[in-house]
Amino acid sequence: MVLYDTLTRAKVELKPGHPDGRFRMYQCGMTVSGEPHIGHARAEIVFDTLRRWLGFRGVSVIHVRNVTDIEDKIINKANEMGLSCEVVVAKYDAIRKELFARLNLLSPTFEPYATAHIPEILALAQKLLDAGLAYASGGDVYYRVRKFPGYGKLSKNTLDDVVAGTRALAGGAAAGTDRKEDPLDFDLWKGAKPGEPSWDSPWGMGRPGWHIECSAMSAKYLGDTFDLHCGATDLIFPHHENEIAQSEGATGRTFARAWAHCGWVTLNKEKMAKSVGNVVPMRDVLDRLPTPALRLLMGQTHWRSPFEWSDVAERQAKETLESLRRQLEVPPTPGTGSGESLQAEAGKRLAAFDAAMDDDLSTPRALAEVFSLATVWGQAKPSVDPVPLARVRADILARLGTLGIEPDAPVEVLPADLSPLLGERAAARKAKDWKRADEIRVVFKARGWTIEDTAQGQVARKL
RNA sequence: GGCGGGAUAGCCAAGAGGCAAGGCGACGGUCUGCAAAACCGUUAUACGUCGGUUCGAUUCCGACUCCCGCCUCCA
Repeated sequence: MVLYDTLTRAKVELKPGHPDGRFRMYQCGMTVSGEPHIGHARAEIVFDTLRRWLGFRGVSVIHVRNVTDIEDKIINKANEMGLSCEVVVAKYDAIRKELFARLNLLSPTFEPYATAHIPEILALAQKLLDAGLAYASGGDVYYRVRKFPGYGKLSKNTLDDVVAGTRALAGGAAAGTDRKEDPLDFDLWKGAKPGEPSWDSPWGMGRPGWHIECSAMSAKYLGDTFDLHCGATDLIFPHHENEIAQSEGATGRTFARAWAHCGWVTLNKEKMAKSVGNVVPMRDVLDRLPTPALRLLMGQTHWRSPFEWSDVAERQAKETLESLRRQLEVPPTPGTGSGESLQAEAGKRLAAFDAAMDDDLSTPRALAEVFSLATVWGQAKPSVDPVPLARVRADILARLGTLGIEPDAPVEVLPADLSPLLGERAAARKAKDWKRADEIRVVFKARGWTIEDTAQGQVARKL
């Protein structure tokens, strides 16, 4: 398949570069300092879908997604809550795990934590010091950005652009540069202030800078060079730019062969971010929207486009899922048709689905094929033999599965006090007492249930 | 200031130099006691504005307008 690469600004062929044939991807995960929001969900869903699609295409994937468990935000949060960093991390990491599971995400092959890799981080910092690319200063260790010739190649900024940008911003990165040789330099290791979590190092007690964990851990689990580095577009600069400087500076080799950056979620066109105060918590969405509907909704926007979140979109996704689910319901009375034309028609659309996914993970186009596949299947289902019908249905479901969408509805149990009314209504209908039958339907409606009269009798459904 | 993204129907959202996907909604039909679901049909002479290239552009080029983002923590 082909995927848009930020580094070359072009679609590139995605294939394993390692001789063992396994595709190596590293995804920047979360800092566990707060409740995840729907923006985090989007990034997770995008890269989970990519991974599933590669798997569907027969590619074995080594997927590494880190967890940042030491960082300024965590320290701030701990101070704010009057708790230790350990407790804060444990709390929000548990929440993250719970919600990620509800997103129907595949577990990464490795999920490394920064604090469990201090030796690797220290070794990398030392290597950069030895190479003259870093320097120690007052208990901190900084990266000497001007010594790395490729700096800016990912974000397409020149060093002077960055400096100009920094100056253009009031305050900005110019603050707290007294220990740096150059305001551009970033920290590999930060000396600890009293009371902060810290680890021993050749430069005194301290903790890792934000960027270095990714360089250290990706190298450990994937090697110096790997196939794809993923994250949201706000990580391009400075995070990923700094990772390149660290890793390529240390090894002299290509770091990631390709870079995938997904678009973010917006609310009223503005980026969803805690600082803007416009976050939609992941938990709230998961509580009111079935996971397949959420993933369907996300899939209907291309992974690199901004995703505009809205209540309306949520509602529509719910309807779309429900409709899809019902279209794909197995018919109660089997037909006898050979299903040849169904299979021929479905084959074309399945191929179109695959082609769309192969072309820069174009899930909106792929889903459009799923919808027409569902229609074609729905047309055939009254007349076609169950065997070809089931075969095509399985093909459709397998494709949906690559988007993490399992459309089968959870079984909802009818409240005990309502079920006798169902019997009463059946009797009323038999007696053609339509008034009573409709009354019961009203009672159900008030409780959030509908009654549908089908060829097989009454079916109660949760609204 | 540097870099980047966006503007397509009532709403959401694809797309590509040559009949403008799909979803939701709406409307009509088949079915139904009535509904629902399913199925059938209708629903953008038109893709921010102005120019240019072209036989032909919404799709390429230029200018412009508006919105948004990164450059400071961010998925």
